[in-house]
Amino acid sequence: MNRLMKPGARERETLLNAGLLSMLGVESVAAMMEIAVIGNLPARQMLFREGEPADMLHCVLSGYIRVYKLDPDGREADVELYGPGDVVGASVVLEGGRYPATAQAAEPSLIARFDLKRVRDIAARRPDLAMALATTLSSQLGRAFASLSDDRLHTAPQRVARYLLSHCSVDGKPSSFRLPYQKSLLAGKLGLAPEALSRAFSLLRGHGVSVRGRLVHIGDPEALRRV
Amino acid sequence: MNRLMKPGARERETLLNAGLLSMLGVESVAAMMEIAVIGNLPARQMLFREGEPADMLHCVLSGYIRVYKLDPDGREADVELYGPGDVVGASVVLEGGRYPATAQAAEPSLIARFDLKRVRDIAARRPDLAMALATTLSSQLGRAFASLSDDRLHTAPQRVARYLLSHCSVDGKPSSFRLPYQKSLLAGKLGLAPEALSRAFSLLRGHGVSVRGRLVHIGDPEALRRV
DNA sequence: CGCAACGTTGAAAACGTTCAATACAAGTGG
DNA sequence: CCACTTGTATTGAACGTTTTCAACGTTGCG
Repeated sequence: MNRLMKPGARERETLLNAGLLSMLGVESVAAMMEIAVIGNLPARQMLFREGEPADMLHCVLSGYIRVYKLDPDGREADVELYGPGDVVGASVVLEGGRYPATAQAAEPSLIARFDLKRVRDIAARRPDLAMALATTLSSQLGRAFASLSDDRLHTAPQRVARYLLSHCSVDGKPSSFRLPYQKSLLAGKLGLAPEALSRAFSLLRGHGVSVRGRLVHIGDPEALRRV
Repeated sequence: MNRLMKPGARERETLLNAGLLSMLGVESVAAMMEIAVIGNLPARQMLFREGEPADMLHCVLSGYIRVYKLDPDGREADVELYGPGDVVGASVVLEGGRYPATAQAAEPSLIARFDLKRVRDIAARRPDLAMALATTLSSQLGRAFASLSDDRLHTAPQRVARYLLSHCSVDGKPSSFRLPYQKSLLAGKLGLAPEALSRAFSLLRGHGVSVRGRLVHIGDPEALRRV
C-alpha cells in the first residue's frame, strides 16, 4: 500500500454512491466513514492473498481489482473483476476466516479499506449494515452463478457477444462504446485465454462487430444476439 | 409441494444443527422456528424458477437440491448442489429481487421454508440473523469461486480426483466411501456431461481408484493427488 | 528510435461434447 | 421368480472447440 489516509471530500462522495454505503442509514454511514482508510494502489499491487487470515474489507473507488485463484503450478484463473463502487466480495469474510482467493489491482486504483473486526462490531449493533453486506453478497453470488453457467453453456464467441450486448444500450440500435479495461483482463473475466478472445472478435467481425483498440462498434445487436 | 406442516421435534433438531440456525442466539432461533414451514418434496419438484420474484428462503433438511440455469434453447447448467444443513444460497435475495436460478429437488427431500419478508423483519431487529445470512453467503461465494477456478484450471479427470480426495479421510491411507448421490448429479456438479464423468472414472482406474455403483475405493491418495 | 507490453495469427494437439448403441440396475406386475 | 420397463451408466467414433506454443504485428512510452 502506497499511501494511507482518511477519506477526503472526494472520496467520501464516491463511497456514498458506492453499492454498500448507499444502502445504509446516515448513522451507519457515519460509523463506516469513521473507520474507512483510503489507499492508493499501483498496478499489480496485491490487496490480499488466498489463505491469509481475512482482516480487511475492501471497496473499490476507482480502477479495477482482479480476484483470482492460483494453481499449485502457478497458473491463474480469474474469478471476479471489481470496478468503481463494488465491494470486493472475497474480502467479506466474517468470524476469523481466510480469504478464499487472491486480489490484485489490475491498474492503478483507489480503494477504501475497513477493519473487518470493527465492521463486525458495527454490524452487530446496526442491522442495516449486516443486511447491506448480505444483499451485496447475494447479488455477487448471483453473478458468480451467471459466470459459471455462462462458461458451461456458451462458446467463446457467444460469451463475448453476450458481454458486448450487456455493455451497450438496451434497444436494437447500433451503438459504440469503449472497453473499460484491457483485452487481456476481459479475457480473464470471461474465462478465456487472450488468444481465444482475439479469435472471438475476428469471428464476430462477420456479425456486424468492429473492434479497433478498445473501441467497439456494434452494427446489429439483433444479429449478435443470434450468434 | 406435497405436504406443508409446522416443524415437529425431529425437524427442529435437524434445523438447529443446520448451518444457518446454529449461528443464532436462542431468541432468534425461536423467531425463525416460529415462521418455519416444513415441506416434503418428491424428486424433480421445483422450489422456484429463475426470474420469479423471490419470496421464500429454503433450507435443506434431507435430500439434495440442485440449482441450475437454463439456456434459451433448453440446455441446463448446474451451478450448485445443496445437501442436508445447507441454506439454498440462490434463495437469499433481499429487497424484492428475483431468483437468479432455478432450484429443483434432485431426490425426495425435506426442506424448511421461511417467508423472506418475515426473515427480513426479524433480521432488521436481530443483527445475529443478518450476520448469519452474510456468513452463509460469504462461504457460498467462496465455494462458487472454487468451482469457477476448478473448471478453468483442471481437466475432467483432475476435477474428479479432487472431488474424491475432498470426500475421503485426510491422511494418506487408502479408504472407501459411498457417493452421496447419483453419478449424473455429480457430473452436473462438476460441470461435466455424464459421459465425461464415466471416462474420467475409467482413467482414474489406472491410478488406484475402483468404482462399483456408488462405492468408491481409493487405493493411493498420493497418486490421485498427482493426477 | 527502440524497447517492452499487448495483441493477433497460425498450426498442432488435447480435451470435451454429441449422438447412438449397448449394458446394467432397480422396481413393477404378472 | 421371472419378464418387462424405466432410469441410469458405459463405450465408441466423429466432431467441434479451446489450449498451447511460437512467431509476427502493433502500440505506446521512454
